Amino acid sequence: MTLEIPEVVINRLPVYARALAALALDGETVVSSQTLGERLDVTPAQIRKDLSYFGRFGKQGRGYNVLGLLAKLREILGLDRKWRVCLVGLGRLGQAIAEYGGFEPQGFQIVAIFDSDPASVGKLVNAVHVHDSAELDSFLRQNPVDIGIVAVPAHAAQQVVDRLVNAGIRAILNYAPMTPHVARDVAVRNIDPVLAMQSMTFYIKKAEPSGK
Amino acid sequence: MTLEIPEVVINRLPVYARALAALALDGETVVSSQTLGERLDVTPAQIRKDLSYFGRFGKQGRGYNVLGLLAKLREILGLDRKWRVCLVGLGRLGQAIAEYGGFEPQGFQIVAIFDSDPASVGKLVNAVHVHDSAELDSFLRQNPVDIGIVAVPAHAAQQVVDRLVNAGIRAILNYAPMTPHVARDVAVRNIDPVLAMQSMTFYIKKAEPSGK
DNA sequence: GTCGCTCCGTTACGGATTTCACAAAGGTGA
DNA sequence: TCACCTTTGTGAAATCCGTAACGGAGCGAC
Ligand SMILES: NC(=O)c1ccc[n+]([C@@H]2O[C@H](COP(=O)([O-])OP(=O)(O)OC[C@H]3O[C@@H](n4cnc5c(N)ncnc54)[C@H](O)[C@@H]3O)[C@@H](O)[C@H]2O)c1
Ligand SMILES: NC(=O)c1ccc[n+]([C@@H]2O[C@H](COP(=O)([O-])OP(=O)(O)OC[C@H]3O[C@@H](n4cnc5c(N)ncnc54)[C@H](O)[C@@H]3O)[C@@H](O)[C@H]2O)c1
Repeated sequence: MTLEIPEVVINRLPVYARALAALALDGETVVSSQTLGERLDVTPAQIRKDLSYFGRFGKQGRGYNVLGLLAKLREILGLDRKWRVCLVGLGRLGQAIAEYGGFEPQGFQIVAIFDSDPASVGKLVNAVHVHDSAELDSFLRQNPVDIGIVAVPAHAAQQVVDRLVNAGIRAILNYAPMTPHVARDVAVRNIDPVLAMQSMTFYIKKAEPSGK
Repeated sequence: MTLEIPEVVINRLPVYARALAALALDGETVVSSQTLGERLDVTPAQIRKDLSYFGRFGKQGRGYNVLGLLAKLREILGLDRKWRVCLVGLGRLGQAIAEYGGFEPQGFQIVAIFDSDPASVGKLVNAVHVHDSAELDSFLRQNPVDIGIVAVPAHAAQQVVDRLVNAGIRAILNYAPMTPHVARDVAVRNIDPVLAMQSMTFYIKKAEPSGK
C-alpha cells in the first residue's frame, strides 16, 4: 500500500501547493493538470502521476478542485498543523531569518533562537528569546522542537547539527556552506546561493561575449 | 565530443569544488573518490563517473591532486573568471544579500542594485549604487551584467525576470516564492526555504510524537 | 438520451541516472 | 624486478523516473 514515494515527488508537492494557494487567491475554483503544468513548467502527466501516488483527487472532464486539492496536499505533507522551529546562529543571516515574515503564515513558528555570542544572548528578536547555545540541549529537552535552522559559520555547523540531532530534532534546514553528516532518518535541506550560482555559470560561460 | 552532460552532474560539481577547497585549507594534497565521497555523502563511483564526463584527472592507486582537480573544476564551471551580478529588490532580504560577504571571494561581484522605492534609490549599500528599477534596461545596456538576483515580492517577480532576460541576462537566482517563466536558454535557480521545510515535514510527520 | 469534448488515473515504455564490477595503472618495498 | 596494494576510468547492469497513450468518467448541448 504505502509503496515507496520518490523524494523528487515529495519535493514537487509543496510547489503544487504553493501554486494552488495562488490560484485560490485569484478566485479560481478548479484547475486542470494542463493549466497547472503550464504555470509550473511541469508536464501535465507528471502532475497526475505524482498525485496518483496518494489517491484520486480529480474529476475527469473538469480537473481538480483548487481548495480541495490544496487541503489534500497540506495533509499529505503534514502542513495541517503547526511546526515548532528553532534557529541557531543570530548573525546577519540569522537576523534576516528571524525577522522574515514568510514562515509563520505557513505554520512554521520560531520558538527559540540560540547563539554563542554573549552580546546576543538575552535579546528579544521578533518576540523570540535568544538563548546561549550552551543551553541548547537542556532547552530542547523541556521544549520539544521539530525543525532546526542552522545559520552559523561552516566550521561550527557540524557540531551544531550534531547537537540538534542528539536533542531529537529530525529535520534541519542548513544555510552553512558545507555538507552536514546525519543519520539516515534525519531530513536535511541545504540552502546555498553560491552553489546555485556556480552551477549556472557552466551554462552561460559558453556563448557569453560579455566582455563587450 | 561534447556529449550532453546531465544537469544533476553539473549541480554536483560545485559541491565537489567546495569540498576540495576545504581540503586544501586543511593542507591535504591528494584525495581519493572514497574519501571525498564520505565527506559529501556521495558514492565514490558517482564522483568518478561525474568527473569522467570531462576528462581523466586522477591517478590510479593515489587519487586526485586536490589543487589540480579544484582548478579543473573551476575551469569547467567557468569559475576562473569574475562574474558581474545585479540585485533587484532591496528589502530585508536584498539588504542581507548585498551585505553578504560570501559572493565576492567566489568571483561574484554585485555591480548594481535596483529598487522601485524612491526612498532606497540613490543610496550606497556595501559600496554599490542603488538605482531606480525604471533604469534597469538602460543601465544593463551600458553595463553588461551576467547574473541577476531577484529579491522582490512574488507578484513583481515575473515582470522583473522578463526585464532582466530582455536585457540579455541568461542566469537568474530567484528568491521570490514563485516559478519564473523563461526561455529555454536562460538558467534559473530558485531559493525558497519555505518549500524546503514543507518537503521535510513529510518525512517527520510520521513517527513524530512531539505533541507532548 | 446521445454526442462530443475534456481531462483524469494508470499502465507500459523508454530514457536517464546510478551502481556495479573489473581491467589496467601507479606506487611501495623487498 | 616482482609481488602486492590501492584506486582510477569505464562499459554493462540495474534502478529510478518521466512521458506517452488510452480507457473511461464527467459535463454540456441539443
Ligand atoms: N548572510 C547571508 O546572506 C548568507 C547567505 C547564505 C549563507 N550564509 C551562511 O550562513 C552562515 C551565517 O552567515 P552570517 O553572515 O550570518 O555569519 P555571521 O558571522 O554574521 O553570524 C554567525 C553567527 O553564528 C554565531 N555562532 C558561531 N558559532 C556558534 C555556535 N557554535 N553556536 C551558536 N552560534 C554560533 C555567531 O555568534 C554569529 O552570531 C554562514 O555559514 C554563511 O556562510 C549566509
Ligand atoms: N527576507 C527573507 O529572509 C526571505 C527569504 C526567502 C525569500 N524571500 C522572498 O524574497 C522576496 C523579498 O523579500 P523581502 O523580505 O526582502 O521583502 P521586502 O518587502 O522587504 O522587499 C521587497 C523590495 O522589493 C522592492 N520592489 C518591489 N517591486 C519592485 C520592482 N518591480 N522592481 C524593483 N524593486 C521592487 C521593494 O521596494 C522592496 O524594497 C519576497 O518575494 C520574499 O518572499 C525573503
